[in-house]
Amino acid sequence: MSTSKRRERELAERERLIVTAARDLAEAQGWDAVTTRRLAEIIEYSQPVLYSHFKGKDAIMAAVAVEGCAELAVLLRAARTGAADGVAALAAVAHAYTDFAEQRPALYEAIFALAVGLPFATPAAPAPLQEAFGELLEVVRPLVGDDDLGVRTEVFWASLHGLATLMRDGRLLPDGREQRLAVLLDRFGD
Amino acid sequence: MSTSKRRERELAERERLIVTAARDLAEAQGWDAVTTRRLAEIIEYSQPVLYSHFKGKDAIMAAVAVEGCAELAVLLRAARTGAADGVAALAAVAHAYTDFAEQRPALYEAIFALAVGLPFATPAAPAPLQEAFGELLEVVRPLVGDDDLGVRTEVFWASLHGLATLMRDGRLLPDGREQRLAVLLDRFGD
DNA sequence: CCTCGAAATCTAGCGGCGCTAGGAACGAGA
DNA sequence: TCTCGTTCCTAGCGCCGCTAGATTTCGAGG
Repeated sequence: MSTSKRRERELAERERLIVTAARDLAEAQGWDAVTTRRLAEIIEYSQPVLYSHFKGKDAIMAAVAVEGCAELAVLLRAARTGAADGVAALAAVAHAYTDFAEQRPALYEAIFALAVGLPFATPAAPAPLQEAFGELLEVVRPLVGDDDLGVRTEVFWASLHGLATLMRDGRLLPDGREQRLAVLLDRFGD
Repeated sequence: MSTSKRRERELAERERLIVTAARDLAEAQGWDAVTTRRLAEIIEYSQPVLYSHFKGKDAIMAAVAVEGCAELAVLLRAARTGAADGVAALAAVAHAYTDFAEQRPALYEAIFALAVGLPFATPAAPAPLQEAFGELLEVVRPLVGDDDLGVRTEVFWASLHGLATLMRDGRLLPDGREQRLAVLLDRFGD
């Protein structure tokens, strides 16, 4: 009776262990270093155990992505609500977004580059993804009104995403970070 | 004497064959389907022959990327020089860029997502990359002057890149393409 | 307390990957 | 014709994601 409860708890615990291990390993050595064999070794179980929790490696990465997205949403919300006015909020959110991408590159990659299977721009998208996008919507709304809101937010997001990825891959000059953000905010500041 | 010339020609031919095979296979079935074994089969040589032409699979992908970038540069130049004025040129280049990303997704991916080893924002970058970026510079220059030119161009490019990649991965609403470009051009149109 | 059956877990292995060592086949020059 | 360097292939290494089938574990019923 209560033993099954305990087992349930243990299973959930182990599942968290898997996700955390994948995330830590990815942050430390990149996603290429995240293999099912290494994950199995870290959690001290054999490889097939992973497959009783997740359908495959992609599902593990998706779980990391969703978890990371929830954290991103929190950061964005804090940036937005802590700002004095609409323009300041936009700047704060932009900085928070690019900081996140820079400081947790593997996490960012999991969310927005890998994990292509995740449903995104649909109602079926996991809640954390919708929350993160919702933060962007809310920071753009005061500057735009409700008419072009969706489109304007998508473009603003795309610009941030482009800056983050090109920067990460060394495609942009290493020193222009602040200037680029300033230009972007100037463009989208009303 | 002349036999060595012939061999040289044959080698160059085979190298082109490899790059073309990789490119075609990637466009047809995605980069995951491009394996050294399959490439060897297509060119009708054994696997190790590939390694006498390229240091590894990454180098083959980089060759595809450079080739694709040259084509992108041509398209961008045509778009830019065929436009009536500066704003029209910006619009034409933006459309050409996103069209390229949409119609040749594997090629675009090779240039801007994979092939991380390619030097980019340095003088050591391959000529085609500099040409493509140069086209962006030239289309932004008339609207900005020479002061913020570099930064403005990087941000414009990042926005296009963000739109292209988020769109490709299904992260944006499928129908808003034109509207998004219109918003972006409105933002960067002066 | 013992047995039994189901659930949990492991061992072993499949096919495929990028890449490379070592030997066979070939062709040019003596 | 023989030699020797180049070219190319066969075979295989260590790794990958994933899975089938044997084995162990452990609570439930007698």
